[in-house]
Amino acid sequence: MKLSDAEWTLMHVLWERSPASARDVLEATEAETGWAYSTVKTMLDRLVDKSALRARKRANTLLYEPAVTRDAARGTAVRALLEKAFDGTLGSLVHHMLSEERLSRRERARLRELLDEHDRRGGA
Amino acid sequence: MKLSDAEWTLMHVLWERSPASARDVLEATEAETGWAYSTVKTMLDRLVDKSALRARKRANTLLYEPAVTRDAARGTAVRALLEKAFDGTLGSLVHHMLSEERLSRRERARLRELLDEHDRRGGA
DNA sequence: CGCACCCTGTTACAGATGTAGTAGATTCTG
DNA sequence: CAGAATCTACTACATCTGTAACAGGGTGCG
Repeated sequence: MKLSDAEWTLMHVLWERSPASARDVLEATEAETGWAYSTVKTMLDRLVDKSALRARKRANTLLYEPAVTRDAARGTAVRALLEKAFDGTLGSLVHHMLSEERLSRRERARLRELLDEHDRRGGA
Repeated sequence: MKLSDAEWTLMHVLWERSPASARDVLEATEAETGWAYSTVKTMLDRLVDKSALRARKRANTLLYEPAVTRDAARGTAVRALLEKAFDGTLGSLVHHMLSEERLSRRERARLRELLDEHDRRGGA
């Protein structure tokens, strides 16, 4: 379930509002990408081949909708990044973010809040 | 400075010990990948084209060494992930990790330590 | 009903990636 | 020195990705 850069753009549209036709998706991405209708159509069909989307025919038009959740796709992407660029552990990514990505004090505070929340609602 | 999956494998070798010849790199990756010598050579040369590596000729052999640091490459990869799969902010990635990636209580504690440490050594 | 329009499905093509063979230059070794 | 072992440089080829044109079928408006 590896998605390419352009494919992520389309998936985000479908995660926001689905089912949607190729034209719907085109309209949602046109300003940002300038893609031709056929470009969008090709990519949508490739996503169906990959089973990232499902398509249903409604009259003569295909309506697309996600076959995977955004969180699942994100999880796959994060784990792929960990494998190729880090040592496979989330810890090393977190460490990198803290030492290299310059989280602001505000972001650190927010992170702590999230941690506290997760501690409260259990979880091993 | 976008690196492909296979390229990351080679870069990790060079970050560990450089300069190194194509054969050195082959030997370091052979067990894990089963690549042919010429495969490694091709990829190393492509990395030089991309300016991810530099090569110096020593006698009749090219010795390769990183032209970018591991942290810089990781930073590029993390930011690319944020752009394509998240909303561009580190916060949303952190949020994802906390809610989806099942950090253990132990990992959460470790993260808090890192946060405290970063608060202490300044940083906005 | 006919025409304009939209949709699908097919085909195309260049660049990146994964993977590797081969020719010719160079160097070690006996 | 001659042969073996190495190296580099070039070439090759399938697949994936980004991008799109085009042909032919369905459909709604006048």
